[in-house]
Amino acid sequence: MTEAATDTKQMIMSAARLMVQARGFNGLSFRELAKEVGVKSASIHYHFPTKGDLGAALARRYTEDAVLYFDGLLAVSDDPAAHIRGYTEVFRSALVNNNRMCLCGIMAAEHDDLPVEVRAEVDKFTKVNVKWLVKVLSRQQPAAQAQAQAQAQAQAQAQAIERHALAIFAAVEGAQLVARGRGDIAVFDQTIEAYRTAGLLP
Amino acid sequence: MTEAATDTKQMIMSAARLMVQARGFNGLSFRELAKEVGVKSASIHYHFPTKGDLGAALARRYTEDAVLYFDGLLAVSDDPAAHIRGYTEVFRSALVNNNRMCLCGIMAAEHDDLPVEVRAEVDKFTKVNVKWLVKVLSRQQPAAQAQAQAQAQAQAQAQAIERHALAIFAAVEGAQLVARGRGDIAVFDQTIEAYRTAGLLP
DNA sequence: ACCTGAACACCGTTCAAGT
DNA sequence: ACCTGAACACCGTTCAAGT
Repeated sequence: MTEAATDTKQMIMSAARLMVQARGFNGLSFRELAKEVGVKSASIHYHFPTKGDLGAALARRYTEDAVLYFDGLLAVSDDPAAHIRGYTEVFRSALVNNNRMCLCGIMAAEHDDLPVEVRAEVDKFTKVNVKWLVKVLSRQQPAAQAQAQAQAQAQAQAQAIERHALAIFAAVEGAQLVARGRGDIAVFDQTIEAYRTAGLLP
Repeated sequence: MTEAATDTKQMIMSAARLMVQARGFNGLSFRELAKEVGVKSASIHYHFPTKGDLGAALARRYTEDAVLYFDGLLAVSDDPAAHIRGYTEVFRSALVNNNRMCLCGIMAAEHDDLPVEVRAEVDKFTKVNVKWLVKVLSRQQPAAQAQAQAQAQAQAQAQAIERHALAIFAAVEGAQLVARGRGDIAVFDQTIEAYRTAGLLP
């Protein structure tokens, strides 16, 4: 039976994710984590040899879950405004969950102090977000119209969309960071609304 | 002579600020800091009894310097667009300085893991930024026009400006966070430009 | 007034030892 | 296969002792 073992590993990951979302990667303690799970800290190392291994595993799963959710949004609606509402909802729900942050958002702040394998996974999360936002923004532009454009113009358009996508991701992460500091979910909502009013969000 | 003593204290603060901007408050080590300054770690405690005292002192001075710089911008020009260019330049220059972050931006991510006295100073930085941005945005609106408005309308306008200011602060912090992750100053510039294009920045 | 060595309880990590 | 106690070099902090 590998069931109990798998359960322990899952329990470690669940507890660790919450701890990192609250206090950052540097704020995560193996001894404290072990106490929460009900094992000794040396046992954590059996499942995750180093703290970097654990951090990378957390970020990888977090990104996988995000991809599933994001793709689900695209399948359920054709409205870019609805897509973006679903998008910002992920970041909102982290705050609702005891004022926590996006796992990769908080780790991004620790970027230069992160083990390389964790940093690589955090960077992948950014890439996945931007890629999905590009898809959403591209749908706004009728495909036929884009194809009718001259090639140079189409490339300039693609670059503008890429930058717009990155700007949305950055702005939403920033909104979460500031709202978390205020400890007020209304600040997040108002900031997102201000982005919409300005025209940054569709 | 308190000169040598003052020098040591200043050297500690300078070195510590750079370390925190690069690796966060949790990533700051008294022993490493002491080595950099050329004293023993116990000596750091003479000038700053706890790590929280040092962190709070760093954030306080950082905010004071920011206020001086921001007010200088207002004195030198009447153009809100120029004010905002000067504003984003502070965050840009941190990135130029070895891919560092705004001291309070990186500490904001560690918010819930910060000693209370540090957290208080970090929150003050946000307040100072928003207050200044409100001033800049309010200047766009001719004062006479604002006074001519009905009181209820003027209040709604003030609230909209407050939220706009918070949105700008959040977006700029987010731009820095994401650009820092990419290790590319061009990402910061393009994101700020995308904010401007969208109409978030004047 | 300023600095230090030594001790304390913490941390991630390793490893021989247990089941 | 999974867990553990004990040891290691780190960490912030304290304090008696030095100048």
